[in-house]
Amino acid sequence: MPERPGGRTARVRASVLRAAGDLLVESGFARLDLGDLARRAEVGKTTVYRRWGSVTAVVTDMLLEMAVESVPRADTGSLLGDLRANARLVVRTLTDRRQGPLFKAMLAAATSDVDTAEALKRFYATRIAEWAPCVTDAAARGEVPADTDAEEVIRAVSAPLYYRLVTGTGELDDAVADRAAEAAVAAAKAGVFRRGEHALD
Amino acid sequence: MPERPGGRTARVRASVLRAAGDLLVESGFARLDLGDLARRAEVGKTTVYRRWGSVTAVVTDMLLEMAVESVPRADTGSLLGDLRANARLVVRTLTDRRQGPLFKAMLAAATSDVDTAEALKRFYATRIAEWAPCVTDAAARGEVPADTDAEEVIRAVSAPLYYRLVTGTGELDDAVADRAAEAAVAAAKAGVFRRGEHALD
DNA sequence: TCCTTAACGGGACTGTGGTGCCATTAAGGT
DNA sequence: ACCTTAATGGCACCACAGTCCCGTTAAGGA
Repeated sequence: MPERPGGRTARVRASVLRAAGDLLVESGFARLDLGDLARRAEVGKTTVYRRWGSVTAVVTDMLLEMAVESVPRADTGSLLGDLRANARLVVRTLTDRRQGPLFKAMLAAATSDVDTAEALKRFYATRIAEWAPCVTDAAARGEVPADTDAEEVIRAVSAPLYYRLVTGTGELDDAVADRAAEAAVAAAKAGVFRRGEHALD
Repeated sequence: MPERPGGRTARVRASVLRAAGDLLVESGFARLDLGDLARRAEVGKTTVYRRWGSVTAVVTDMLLEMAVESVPRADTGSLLGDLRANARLVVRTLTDRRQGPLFKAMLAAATSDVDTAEALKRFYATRIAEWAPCVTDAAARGEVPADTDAEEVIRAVSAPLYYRLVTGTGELDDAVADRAAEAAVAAAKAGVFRRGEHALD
């Protein structure tokens, strides 16, 4: 029983995912209709319902697609420089005319579907792991304690930005990005993100 | 033309909002059907559609209801103590069997409806303002710079917790809460959250 | 090149989420 | 106590998202 993911099938998938992105940006997650999606992608309605079957499944597939393409981490020579680059990248992504609504849709989809939630978790785990070396390098340079939890630091940079995105409180610009990076560095240097038990000063 | 929000109307609203909470906890935001909601609340389907008209509108009304009841801030005598209390409260809320799914539903609803987003923003703005005095008091005690942005510090405490909630990366327990509080304090003491322009060290 | 069959597409169908209509109930003022 | 009318509830109705069926297309192996 031969598999056949090539040619037409791949073309259909690409067309549907691209159209889904367009519709999510235009109308948002809640108003995304699979009938519209099929028409927009110039693909049979039956095909969309058979291969994906639900809006969340389409979003999940988009996430798997996005997880493939990796974003190279920065290497400015200082932890603050690297994290600032990371924070600005995140802000640029979340405020991007196209990617912003896309990320919001994905977060929304993940709250109501376990498969999407799992895909989202993997996506972020991957992204975080890609940037963690910034912190381990900084630890090697002696900028932060050697037993600093690198991934925890990366999460600390993104956290204030996503908090603003989902709660709507506060702006989302480069100034906020810089502050997020500075806060993460200050906390890391103070030893807040050291692994395991440690006394508080 | 007399208004009449009392008696039966209020009873219907209370019944619907309570039922909505139950259904959101049981089935989640995406599967909430207004027909089911009406039956569960023992209220006419027409009434639900006339007064609210959409799932997001019901969620928005729940948010307005929740915004009324205020949560008293802590006053332990130290900034770290206060923020730790705040962080643990947030974690307890987000991991609560009932409130957790409720908050997820509200965040999801806010991404697809501007009215809900506005209500959510007001809700958090209120909560943040209630806890801001912890920081201004600490500034008065000299724990942090006098020109520290109090609300920014409070946001910094919640941010890592909400980041975990929406991305699914990492645990959500008291240890994380404590680290969030410690990180915010460390950054605040380092002057990261001072208002206006300031040089980086 | 040919053959098998996985995958797609069109069109008819249906279950149900959402609306319109109107009689009934009960706030709230006098 | 009575009257006005805002608000509710039941029922019939409708539009359309999602399913089914079946003929058609084109991967991919021999």
